[in-house]
Amino acid sequence: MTGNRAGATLEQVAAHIGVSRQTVSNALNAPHKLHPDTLERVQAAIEELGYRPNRSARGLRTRSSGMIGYRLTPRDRGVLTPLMDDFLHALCAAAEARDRHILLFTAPLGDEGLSVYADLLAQRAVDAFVLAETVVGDPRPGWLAERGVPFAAFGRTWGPGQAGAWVDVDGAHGMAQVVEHLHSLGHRRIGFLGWREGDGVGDDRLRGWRGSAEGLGLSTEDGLIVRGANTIDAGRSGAAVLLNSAEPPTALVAVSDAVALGALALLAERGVSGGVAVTGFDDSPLASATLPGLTSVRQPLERVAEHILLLLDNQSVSGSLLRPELVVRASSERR
Amino acid sequence: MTGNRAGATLEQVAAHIGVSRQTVSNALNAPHKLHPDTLERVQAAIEELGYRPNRSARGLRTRSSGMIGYRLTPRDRGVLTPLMDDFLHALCAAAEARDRHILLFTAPLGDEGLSVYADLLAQRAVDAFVLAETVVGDPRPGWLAERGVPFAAFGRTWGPGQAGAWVDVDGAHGMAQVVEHLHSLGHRRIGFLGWREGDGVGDDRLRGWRGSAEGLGLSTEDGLIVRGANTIDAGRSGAAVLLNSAEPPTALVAVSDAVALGALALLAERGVSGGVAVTGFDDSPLASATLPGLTSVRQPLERVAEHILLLLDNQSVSGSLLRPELVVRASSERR
DNA sequence: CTGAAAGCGCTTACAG
DNA sequence: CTGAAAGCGCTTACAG
Repeated sequence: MTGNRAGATLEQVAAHIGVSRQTVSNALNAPHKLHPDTLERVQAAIEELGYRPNRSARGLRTRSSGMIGYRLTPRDRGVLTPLMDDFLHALCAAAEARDRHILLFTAPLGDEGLSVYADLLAQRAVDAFVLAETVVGDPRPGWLAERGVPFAAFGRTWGPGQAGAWVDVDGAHGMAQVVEHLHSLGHRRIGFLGWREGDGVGDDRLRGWRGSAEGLGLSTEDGLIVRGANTIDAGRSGAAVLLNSAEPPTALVAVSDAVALGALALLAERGVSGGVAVTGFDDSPLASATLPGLTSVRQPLERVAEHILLLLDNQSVSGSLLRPELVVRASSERR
Repeated sequence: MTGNRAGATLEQVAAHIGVSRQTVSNALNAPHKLHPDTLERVQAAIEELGYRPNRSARGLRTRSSGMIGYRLTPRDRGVLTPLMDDFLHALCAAAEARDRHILLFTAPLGDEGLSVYADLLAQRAVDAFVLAETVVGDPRPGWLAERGVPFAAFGRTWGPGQAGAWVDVDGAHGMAQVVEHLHSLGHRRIGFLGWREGDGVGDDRLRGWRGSAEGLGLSTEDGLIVRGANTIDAGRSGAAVLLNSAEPPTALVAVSDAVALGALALLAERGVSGGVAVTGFDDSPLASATLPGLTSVRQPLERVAEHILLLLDNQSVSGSLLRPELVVRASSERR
């Protein structure tokens, strides 16, 4: 951290202690090849001069940039996905732990977007990609796999024959934890506020609710299910439908925090907050900001990011399904 | 976009049409130096071979990486700042328009974080930095300016003698638009739900409310102001304080969307939604997701990002203050 | 264990 | 307007 912007070069470090450039390079890349005394001298010189290998030079020589490409998803107004924010942070930290960095880019969805990936590759600006928010029919996994480009996806593509490595969170298991939690509190009629059919993540969570409810001998009849958009409004109106039914549930399991927030709002308006339990999913900032605090399911984003980096280096594992964690707050407790 | 991962080199393009490497390089970097016919031939070859200059090679030679460093802020749980998400997207797009990319990194706040900046610079991994969410006493602007590192900040540092270029949104002007809007709808007693004193942004917005209210002859007495955290809860309890006062306001101006949401929730609970106007600030996804839609002030993030990129290349401008835009929705309309 | 050499793919003065 | 040359800073076989 000397003031010089230019920065020392490997050559200068070598000259400083009278060894060859090769020796300094070895100290960095193959320390076992050096005599311990020499290694120590070199390391001291590196420290003293604040030397750091030039990324471009190293990249040119090794044919790798040390960069991992990540497409930033444009946010639709009105859609709440604070989760990807946290994931990006976790991914960034995981990359840094391996002396790599995230290169951000934007690209259209679908086939048109592929030229951006091709361009980044042609420039050798990135070594690999991390895919997030893959959709059904996403062309990217196949396209990258064909070209032998290392990549890993956060989220299964839910299509047949998925190409490439993925890491995902076991939404069904998360929902099962929620249902068991509510059951243990005495709830015997549990409604589900879901997304519209066709979303892999949403359908997986619904499966989890249904499977565990059935396993506990609870009803999963159609009248207990309302589906809609991933908005606060949809949660509010969905909750109204369930609570106005002939045999209303005593607990509302929402597919996401946004939907759960709508249900909480409705209960607050009706002044029946105390009677009906509500749960969300994702443990977004919203979950702990609201009153009562929202019981939710936390995605293990740090572990997801770690696994993704692992898969990038080791393409022999095809996928990992990680278990999320139930976070209990006041919204699920009967009062 | 031929299938070859290796990618063509400048040399191969040159050989393909029998010119020297220099000619191809000129076609890219100084096209005016070439005969139009030659230029066309080279461009055709570049297109045909899908040639893109190798970033590492170019970076090594030009001593610039084409990368702009951006520190990802770790999110505290319970704090809603969807805005930075959108800013990052705008920044990424603006960088791409200039054939540059964003390199993400994490770093601790304060002086300890500076070594991360030093490291990135020593590796020549980035050419410049974009600073966001600068805080009072932030060491980064001074540190970077001292070293002659190009940078620009989103947000004034609010301290004396700010180093380096900045772009910011005129929060006071945004608030003035809000107050004038409410005044034109007939409101004569307008409360303010703010953040605690000491936050540059929050204080600026309060100034805007006060200044325009006074200009319109409205009261700005202390009893019309409640300050607290940037949470939904704080908005809820703050709204309760104002509405329970002896002379309650007919409109609540919140310093942020999160705070406004709390106010809306309280009104919904009390069943008086129709009587009291509420406004937010930032026009976050929350603003349009809620019912009634939240009148808010939209930060011109695309223009902020454009200006920041401009300042990076032209350090002769010290700052730009951009005007935000009022977005009127149902929450501010008397019914 | 250490040192001299080649070369990654580009850009940019410099001659012609 | 075009071409041969040097060199950016590194890594990695290859001799010694």
